[in-house]
Amino acid sequence: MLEEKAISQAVIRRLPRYYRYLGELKEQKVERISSGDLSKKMKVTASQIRQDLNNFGGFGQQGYGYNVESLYAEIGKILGLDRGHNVIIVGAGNLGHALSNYRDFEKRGFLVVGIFDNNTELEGKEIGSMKVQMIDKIPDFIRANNVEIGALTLPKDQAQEVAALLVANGIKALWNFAHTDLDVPKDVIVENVHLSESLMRLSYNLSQYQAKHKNK
Amino acid sequence: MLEEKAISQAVIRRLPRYYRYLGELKEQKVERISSGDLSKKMKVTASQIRQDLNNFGGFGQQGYGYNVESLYAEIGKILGLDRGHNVIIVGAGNLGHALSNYRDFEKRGFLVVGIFDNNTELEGKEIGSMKVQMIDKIPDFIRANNVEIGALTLPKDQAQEVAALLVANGIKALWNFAHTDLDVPKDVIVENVHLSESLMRLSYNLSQYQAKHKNK
DNA sequence: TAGATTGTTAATCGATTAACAATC
DNA sequence: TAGATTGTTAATCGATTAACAATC
Repeated sequence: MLEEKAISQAVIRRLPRYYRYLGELKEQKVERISSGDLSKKMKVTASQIRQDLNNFGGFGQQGYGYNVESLYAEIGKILGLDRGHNVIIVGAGNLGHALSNYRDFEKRGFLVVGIFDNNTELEGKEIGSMKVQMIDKIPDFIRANNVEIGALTLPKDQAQEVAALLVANGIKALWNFAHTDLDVPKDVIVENVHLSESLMRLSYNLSQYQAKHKNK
Repeated sequence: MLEEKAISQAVIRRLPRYYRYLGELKEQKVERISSGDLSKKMKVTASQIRQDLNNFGGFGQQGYGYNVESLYAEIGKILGLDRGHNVIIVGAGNLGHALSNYRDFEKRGFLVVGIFDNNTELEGKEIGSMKVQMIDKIPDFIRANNVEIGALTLPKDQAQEVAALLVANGIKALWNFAHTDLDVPKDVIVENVHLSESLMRLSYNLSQYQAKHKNK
């Protein structure tokens, strides 16, 4: 078997953004685009676009550029969006509720099939077309519904325990919204969304801006 | 005036995580910590920790390490968490609803003072202690309430227009949850939270993992 | 004092950009 | 064919890590 060289996370971070822009171009019926034109739209260098894409194959054609529709499809395949993924949400608070209703995710093949909590008061509560179930139902549910991804939208002191439960039952990817770093086996994928860290970066940049303008 | 050299965004991205770990140590009544011990906890190099912190000042002491409480306070100051920030949320859907109830933000000094939408059906609807207001009330509201930050939790086709409105009324920082890149003057801070891009990165890494294990 | 650990310089590594031959 | 634009190598830039003198 050929050993494929790993793609750097810097490249992977940019891929969804390419996908988004190509999707927009496709909607606008644009047939082809050069790395130069795309670079102007996206405010990155044309060189970076070509380098990034060539990690995965030569999708372009000299003198022509890239075919929008086929490049869009190719990146979708690379991102694993060409097939479905079943997701469960653990934590039926406001954020879990918001995620379970996010229609955009379905468009990309992510289907929320269950929502869980350990608060017995929420048991049976309807959220969209689902009912909140208790956490002890998770193991059977995962097996019965071919669940691949678990989204953790619960307080940080419960996150590690639930993560361990999900991993023990075969979940291979965690989308973690809890304000903590999960300790899981290294073959388990963890994608963190730490909203409070995002807000602190905003705060830092705002403070810098204000400090600079005070001195002027 | 001394020209301070800009700190790289790579460093700023890590600061909130240091802040989180130091907060935990502080809660555990840990008095001091060396870069070596912190590096083991956080799974980064001790060298990186010392380099990062020294961008802002010499907070440590040779032979001793760093005082947890004072370093925590210093990083808080750097991040601008030592004072309040008033926030409005534009978009009263599920996500706006979730953010407006996020108690963690208040702890850091971010106070949600208003929530807006352009759907007249939502006008006056109670969300926490607030009532949803129409978007045309925003200009007066910003001035009356000293609002610094706007969170955009609305569909992508409305985001640019609302961003322009906020900027025209003096908002200097946008926390953008819409799936689009905002075009604003360069002195306006934009912090993006693109959830669908996060999910795609998860999907990519999961696909890679599955492809690798299929071949074995 | 001796030991520990910082702050900081130097070395390494990796990512981005520039350049251009290949080629459609 | 001539012009455009890629794919890819080489050069540059910046970020991370290593090393160690300074010092508490």
